[in-house]
Amino acid sequence: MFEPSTLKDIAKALGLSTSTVSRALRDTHEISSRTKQLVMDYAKKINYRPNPNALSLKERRSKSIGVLVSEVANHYFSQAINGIESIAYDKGYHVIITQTHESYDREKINTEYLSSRSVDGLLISLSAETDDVAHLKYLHDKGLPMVFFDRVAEEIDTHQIVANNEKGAFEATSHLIETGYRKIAHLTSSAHLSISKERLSGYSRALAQHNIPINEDYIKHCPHGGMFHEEVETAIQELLDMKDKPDAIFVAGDRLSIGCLMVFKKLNIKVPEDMAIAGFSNSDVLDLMSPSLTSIRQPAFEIGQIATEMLINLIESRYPVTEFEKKVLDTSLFIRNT
Amino acid sequence: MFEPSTLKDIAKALGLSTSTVSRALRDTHEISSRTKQLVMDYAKKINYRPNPNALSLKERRSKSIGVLVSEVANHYFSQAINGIESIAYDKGYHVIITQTHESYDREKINTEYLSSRSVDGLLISLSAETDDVAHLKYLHDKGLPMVFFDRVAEEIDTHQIVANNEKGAFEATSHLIETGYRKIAHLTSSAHLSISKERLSGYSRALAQHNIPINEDYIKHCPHGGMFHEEVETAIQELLDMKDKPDAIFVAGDRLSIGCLMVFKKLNIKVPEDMAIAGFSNSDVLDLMSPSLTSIRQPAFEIGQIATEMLINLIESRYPVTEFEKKVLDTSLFIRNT
DNA sequence: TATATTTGTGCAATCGTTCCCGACATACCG
DNA sequence: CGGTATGTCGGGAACGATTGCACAAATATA
Repeated sequence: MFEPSTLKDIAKALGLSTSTVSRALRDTHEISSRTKQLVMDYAKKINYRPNPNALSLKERRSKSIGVLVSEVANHYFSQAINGIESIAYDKGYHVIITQTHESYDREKINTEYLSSRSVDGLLISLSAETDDVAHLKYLHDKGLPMVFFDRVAEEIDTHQIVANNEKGAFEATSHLIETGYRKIAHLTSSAHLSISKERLSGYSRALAQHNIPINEDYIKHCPHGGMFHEEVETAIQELLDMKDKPDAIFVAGDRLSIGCLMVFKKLNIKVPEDMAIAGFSNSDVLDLMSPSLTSIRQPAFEIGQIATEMLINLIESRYPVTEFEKKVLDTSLFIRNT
Repeated sequence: MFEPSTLKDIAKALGLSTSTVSRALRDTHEISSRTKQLVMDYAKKINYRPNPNALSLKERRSKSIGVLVSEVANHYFSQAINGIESIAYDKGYHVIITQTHESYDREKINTEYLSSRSVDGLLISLSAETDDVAHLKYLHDKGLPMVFFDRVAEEIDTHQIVANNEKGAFEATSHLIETGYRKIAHLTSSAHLSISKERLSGYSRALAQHNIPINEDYIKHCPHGGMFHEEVETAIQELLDMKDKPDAIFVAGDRLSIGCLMVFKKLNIKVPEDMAIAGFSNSDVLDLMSPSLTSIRQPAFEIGQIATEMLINLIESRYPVTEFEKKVLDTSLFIRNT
């Protein structure tokens, strides 16, 4: 039905050969300016676009990069995606976004998919469930460029770009302590995730610095990153059922903050009177909460931009890159009503 | 660097021709089961994937569909995208998501991009700024299948799938009236958008049914759909500056609701004491607001699913389709704290 | 045994583009 | 006037996969 025009069409119409037309459009020096003009005018007239599939086949690259995130509804990721697109479009790359919904299986399927779509590189933030990165290591070993952001895999030797999770967690926890809370719980994502480890470490350091012993029972992991409402509800319930129950929670992510607030609302627990909250979040909507919760904001847009620049550098590098960089960006703490 | 294996590689390794290998993998009856097994085993071993560019070039289709939405951070759209992907993946199609950020220029650029990427079809929700759909009509006339959802273009004769905006708006406005409000303003997106018209119509009908005269000054349009904070702020300020200022607002969208609440928070206006709000929203986060606002929820996931089914039917139809359908799905009203 | 039929495989064209190579002109120099 | 530059252009192979056609070998039929 929909037949775009080709070089051959132009060549036939103008009585030239396809090679001449191709060269004219690429502005090669060996074509007379008269012919060039002729071809270019006609191409513009019929709105000629080179077939990207033919190009990809010939050039052996697709000028597109694949993105693996947990979900676009998460404001951290939607902002990161905006950063990714801003750079990618500039450099002539297309962006293919896939969502894992924190599922390891989906991550594998999406990885398969993207590599079969012959993307030139991958931007990856691991899913909460992912513990084994063999599927990515395989592709990396075969030479597919990839850059990790946010949730990184240490086993794979490549660029990483993350927020300073340890420091952000430290600041948020310190803030809770300085506001007067002592019994601070920590609700976080699955234990093997890099961000979970780093945030837990910042939380622990803040407690230690104030000589507050760490209560292991105060630390609750959600293996699916809060994608299942029950896991959040169970974790919160367990905290509330403790005889020495916490008076504040440091929450490690957006999805978890929302889940947490939902549970509190359901149980009619008031924030911050009954339970104070501070947490990682890039959602402007959460700021509307009254009283708003103190939040650590990550430079998501910038992280997306830098990751994309690094990836495109890898892709376009003429020789294999062996020196990799780990870039850490500072977070900012927004203190609200606490 | 990254060289995927090809049919030729398999053929060479097994001492066969590429055609035999191709046929063996496609499980044609004219290949001996012994050869088939041999080829399939080896293909699996080296993890062979057919080159999608070569396939697209040959088949003259890419098995991918393009999506045009305003932004993925909007929960309505992220849910719709989940619906789209659920169907598309099932039927072997890939989804390329592009964001317009409510900008007409970006919509044009993205449309260009998608058509040049030779997608097999388009799923479109118009941007707030878009008044002229010539760029889409051009492609539609050339035979590119497209389906509109949410914000539709009446000028283009194809399938449409939308929520019952008129009824939803009627119910929300009626609810405000029945709760006791009489001076109900309406904050909405740009005037030419289909959803704006329909929601305005429902709003008007509710007022008329309760014999409340329509005050044109109560109706505020945001030409950029609330993407610029100032347009929302100005609109709200104008409402507040009126001598007979409204006591309630019916808001036509998610982004606008958020913008609206931000302005109220800044001006220290309490909801619903100083100003009641009811509006279209698919955000679960807004539900956390205390007191929550009454919201009209659209079946976004389902809308995405149906739109995708319709599009794939168009794409795979053997003969040109001339009969088009307009599907209207009911919204649901969530009454909260008012 | 000779011919017809089935079965298994290879050749080559095709999709749209780029690019190496060679074919012409025209121009210039000795 | 013969030979070398130079400037323009066309022919054809290649990228990876599919597929109609041809053709060989194996089997069935007369």
